[in-house]
Formats: sequence, structure tokens, C-alpha cells
Amino acid sequence: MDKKTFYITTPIYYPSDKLHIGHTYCTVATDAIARYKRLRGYDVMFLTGTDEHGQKIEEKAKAAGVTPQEFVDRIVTGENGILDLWKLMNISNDRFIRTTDDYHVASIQRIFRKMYEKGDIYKGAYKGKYCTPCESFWTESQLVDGKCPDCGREVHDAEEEAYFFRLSKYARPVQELLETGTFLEPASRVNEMINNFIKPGLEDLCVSRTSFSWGVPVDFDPGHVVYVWVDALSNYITALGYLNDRYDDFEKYWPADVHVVGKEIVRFHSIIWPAMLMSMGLPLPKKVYGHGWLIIDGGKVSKSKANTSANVIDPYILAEQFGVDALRFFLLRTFPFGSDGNFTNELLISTINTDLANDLGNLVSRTTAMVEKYFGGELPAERETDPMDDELKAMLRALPERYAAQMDVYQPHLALEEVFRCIQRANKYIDETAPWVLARSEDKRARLAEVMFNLVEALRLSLICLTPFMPESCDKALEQIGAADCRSWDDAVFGALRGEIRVHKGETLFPRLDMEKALQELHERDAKAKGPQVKVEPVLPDVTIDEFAKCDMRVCKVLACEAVKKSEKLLKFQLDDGSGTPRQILSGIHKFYEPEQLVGKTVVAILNLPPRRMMGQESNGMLLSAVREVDGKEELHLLILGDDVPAGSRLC
RNA sequence: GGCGGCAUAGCUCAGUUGGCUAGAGCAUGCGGUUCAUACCCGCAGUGUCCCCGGUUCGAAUCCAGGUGCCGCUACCA
Repeated sequence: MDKKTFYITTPIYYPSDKLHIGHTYCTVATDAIARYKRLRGYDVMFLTGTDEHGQKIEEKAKAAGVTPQEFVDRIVTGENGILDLWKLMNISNDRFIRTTDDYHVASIQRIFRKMYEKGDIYKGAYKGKYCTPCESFWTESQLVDGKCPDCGREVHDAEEEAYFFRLSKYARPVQELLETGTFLEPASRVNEMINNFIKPGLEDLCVSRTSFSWGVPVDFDPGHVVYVWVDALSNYITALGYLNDRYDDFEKYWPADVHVVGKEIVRFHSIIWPAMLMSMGLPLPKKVYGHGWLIIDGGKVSKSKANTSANVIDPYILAEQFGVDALRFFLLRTFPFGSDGNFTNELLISTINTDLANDLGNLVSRTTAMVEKYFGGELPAERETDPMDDELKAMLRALPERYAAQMDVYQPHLALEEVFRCIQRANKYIDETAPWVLARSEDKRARLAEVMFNLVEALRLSLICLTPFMPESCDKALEQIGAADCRSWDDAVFGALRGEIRVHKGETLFPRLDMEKALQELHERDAKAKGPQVKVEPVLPDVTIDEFAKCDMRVCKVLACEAVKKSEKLLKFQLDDGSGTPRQILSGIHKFYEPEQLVGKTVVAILNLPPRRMMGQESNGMLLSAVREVDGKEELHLLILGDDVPAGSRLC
């Protein structure tokens, strides 16, 4: 019997920059759903990929001095590129499509021609404001004071020949699609689409461009390239082999069961894409799910946030520090899938501690430890039940169904809620049954075995449900509780674990984190990864060796150091310069050093500057420091030498 | 400007078609426990449900107005 199929997709991402936590969120969520469906026995096709054409990439490549293909290759297949990121995040996609793949390009040309021949694509003219120096079209609304928003110069009316898709023709069927059933979810998006776009009247869509060349050429009209709508959206069918020979499972998997998309592209997937499919005479996808955004500092995730936010949002760094599974889990446990959620590093850390370390990890730990301690790791078959067990058992018996009900409607955070309710109940169950008391009486062994069995089952069922979210950690945990071979969906029944049950306490799955330390380490990693943005000052004009030799720079020992009263910056030093007489120097470095840090240090000063009074005190020279600007802020490092360098040594 | 969303405990949020003293988690305080990763279990709170009117026996919920925040409104992708 053929398995039921399930076709699920992420958007294809635009590789003009490295991907960020927002893309990761979407892909991880889709992955968890795909893994869940496989667990349920579906024949799953999980597709993700990249949308590599367009003006922006053409421009970025030009700026970088490489071809557009080289530019996207670097971001997609290069080191720490998109493929690496998905590998790191343990994404189980079955296919990865790039819109620059030959087969996709060939399909797009056929699709474009097909819609043209049907009469749904026609040649027209795009009218707009044109800025000649910038070679750019602008709409009326984009202009700033009637001038080009880029360069501020005059613009003039211009026309560009272009192909249009008769979107207007499909307004009515698209509206019906949106209004009936559950095609677009969450439902709140439906009104948004209808009020914003369909009611005002759908205009035909410009689907070709002549102003740039990095795209799929229209094969019957040189000079035109296919614009993003047709090129990108069609990936969902070309990747199955529609109008190409590369794959041949279009019949098997189409229509898609769900397109998971961010809410910003709901419009394209719920209006334009269905209209295109109607034009092609193809079945429509069963569902478009528009998930919410991660909000950072009150706004959507963006490239610039990565540099300005107090929160570290680089998925590589987060995964490196906290582990891939913990990051995956956090994203799906914390944020309601259909709406926005506030992302902070503190929330990430506290979620890991609460759910993974304290509740789940600790339950694995205490359960395995007790089975080892009381039974040498092997659970006796003879067990004695008690009514006290009933509540836990009832919850566990209901868990798979309740969990599945939430997963089936794309509510992973609620599915996880169900699982953790059971985990928390199991922790409470330990308190209620007090196994350490049972262990004291030899005649309670059967009862103790039952308690431990129930705990192992609680873990086993929970872990099966958690596998789509944390594949690797669940493998390890299931192995520790001796259930590595009893973990299919059919096994997700209370009591299914039979025969010899061998348990062993293994490595700590989720170490508890110290909030302060973790945050600090995170920022250090982030700073290291970004590399400091050091502003290097230009080299000064030449001086002669004689001029240089006039500067008397010497090694000094700090005899005493104190802050100058009423001064924010000044520290007052008494220095041993080797002469035998202490030398007083004032230095404006209090922002960087406390006085007590510096006493006894070996430093360098220039001695033959004219004496100068600061805050009423005399300074005879100047301490030397390394100064630079990092990330816009001044940084200063006092020159500190090894203590074995004697005072009075001259620098030359 | 148009459209939409949001506003509830210190923080993050639940609150179904209006109905019992408005909830959960985190954080806080107190108590219990010792199997466990200083963890787990129990108890305790605190609220101008953004403001102002209205409908109603009854409003966090419905309606009108206001304030604040966010997003969409491009032939960017």
C-alpha cells in the first residue's frame, strides 16, 4: 500500500545577505512539521531553497566585483553559507532548489510561454518616473519632494515595455478561495488580504523587466527577463519536475499540503500564486500558513539588527553556544506560530534552564540515576500498581493524541505545552511516590519497580513527541532510558515498553546555564565573530630619525596612583623614572582603568614634554597608550610592560 | 493618507460565542524533600484588564471616540 504523501515547503530565501534568525525560525518550524509527518508515517517531500535572481543581487555582485553567480554561490554553497546553516540546524529537507538551477530556468521559460500562449500574459507598457543617472524607475509615492529618492535629482515620465499577467481576471476565484475553507491561516490574514488587495481591485502584475539582466530570459523576446513572481513562486512545482526532466514526482506530491511562509509574503502566496496556478490549470496548494515574526528590540529582524541589537541573533553563534537542539526547541516552544514574538537572549537562556535543564534533563537524570541505584540499571518485570499512578498514566495515555491534534493544525508551541505538562506531572509524581522511601523496604521492590517503570514510560512518550524538535538529544535520551528500539509512533502507547528494560545514566543532556556568564560569553563570541570594526587612522607624514630621537620615552614603575578629585577622566601618577626622584604625571584614562589596578605596573612615558597644569596639578610628561576606535567607541590600552624591564630604560 | 494588528501581574503572554472572587510560566517570598543538573514539590501574593463614553442584569470580551506601539500599503525581493 502506498504511503500517504505530504508535501511541505519553506519560502525560497533571497541570498543577498547571510540568513538570520528569522529565516532559521521559519525553516526550523517547517522541519519540525516535516519530521512529525514522517514520524506519523507519511511519505514526506520537504523542499527549501534560494531565490537567486533580481536587480539587488546584480547590484551587490557588481559592488563586490564578482559575477552574480559567483556572488550567490558564495552565500548559498560557500563556507557558513545557507547550505551549511541548514546542515548545522539539522534541517531534513529532501530537496534544495536554486532558481539558477538549469532545470528550473528551463521550466520557467516554458511556464512563461504557456501563460503567454493562453493569453494570460500580454505585452504592455509600464509607466513611471525615471531617473536617468540612476537608471531607475520610481513610482509617484516613492519620490522624495518630487525628486529621485536615491540621488535627489529630477525625474521624468518614461515608459518601459513589459509583460503583464492578468491577475485581475482571477480576482473573483481568488477571493472565493480565501473566503472558503482554511486555505489561508491564521484566519486573521484573510481579512487583511481581502481588504487590502482584493477589494480595492487587483491590478495586472508586471512579470518581466528590461532594466536588469540577472534573471531567466524570456526566450521569445530577448531583452526581457522574467520577474520574481513567476520565477520564484514556481519553484514549488519545478522542484517536482513540472515541465522539466530533472525530477518526475510532480504527480505524486502536487498539490502541496502546506506552504509555510512569513507573514510578509502571505500576499504573494495567497493571491498571486493561486492565480498563476489557475492560469496554468493546475491544482491549488491545500494551505498557506503565514507564521509570525521574531521581534527584536520592538521591530522585525533585519540585517542591521544583527549589528545594533543588544541581543545576539546570529544563528551560528546561538547554536554554537547553546546547542542546535536547544535553539530549535526554544524557537518553537516560546513563540506562538501564527503571531509575533519577542526574542531576547535572556528568554532563550531561561527557557533552556526551565524546560530543558530543570524539567526534562533533570527528569532523565533522576530517573536513570534511581534505576541504576535501586536496581543496578535493570528494571524487574515484577511490578505492583497503585491508584496513586492513575493520574499520570491517564495523562500519558492521552498525550499522543493531544500532541498530534496541535501538530496537525500547525501549533507546535501548544503541542510542546502538552508534552511539558506531562514532564511536570512526572516530576510531581516522584514527590508523591517518594521512591527513596520505598527503596528502604525490601518488600516494596515491586512497587518501586512500578514507579520507575511509569517514569521511564513518561520519558519515553515525551521523547517520542519531542523528536521532531530535538532529534539528536532525543536519540541520546531514548538510548539512556533503554528505549532506542521502542520509539515509533505506534510505540507511543503507554506500556509499550516491554521485555528487559536496561537503563543507564549518560551525559548531561542540557546543562544548566548561568544567566550572567552565558550572556557574557555570548557577547564575546558575537564580538569575535563579527570582528571588531576598528577604525585605523591614516599614517602621518614622515619625521626624521633625529626628530624622533628628541622624544625621551622611558620605562617607569607606578609608585602610586589616585583619582583626581572632581575629574571624570584624570588619574594622578607618582612614577619611578629611574632618576631617583618621583615624577608626577596626570593621565586622562580613568574611564578605562581604576587607580588600584595600576599600582606597581611597568609603563611607558614621554618625559620631556613641557610641564602642564591640569585641574590645578602639575603633570610632567605623558603616559603612552594604544588608542583606537572600535565600533564607533574609543578604546584605550595603556602600554604595560613586563615587570622585569627596569625603570629608566629608554625607548628607541 | 488607506488597511490591519496589538495594548491584561515586575517580565513574556493565555483569556473560546459577553457570565462565578481575571489566569499560566518566569522572577520574588515562605515551607517541604534529598532520587536528581542548587534540582524538584507545595503555598503566597500583587492587577485602574491603555483612556473615555455607550449597550447590558452583567463588559478584559460587544459598539463609538481617543492615546500609544507595530506592520502592510513599491514594478525591493
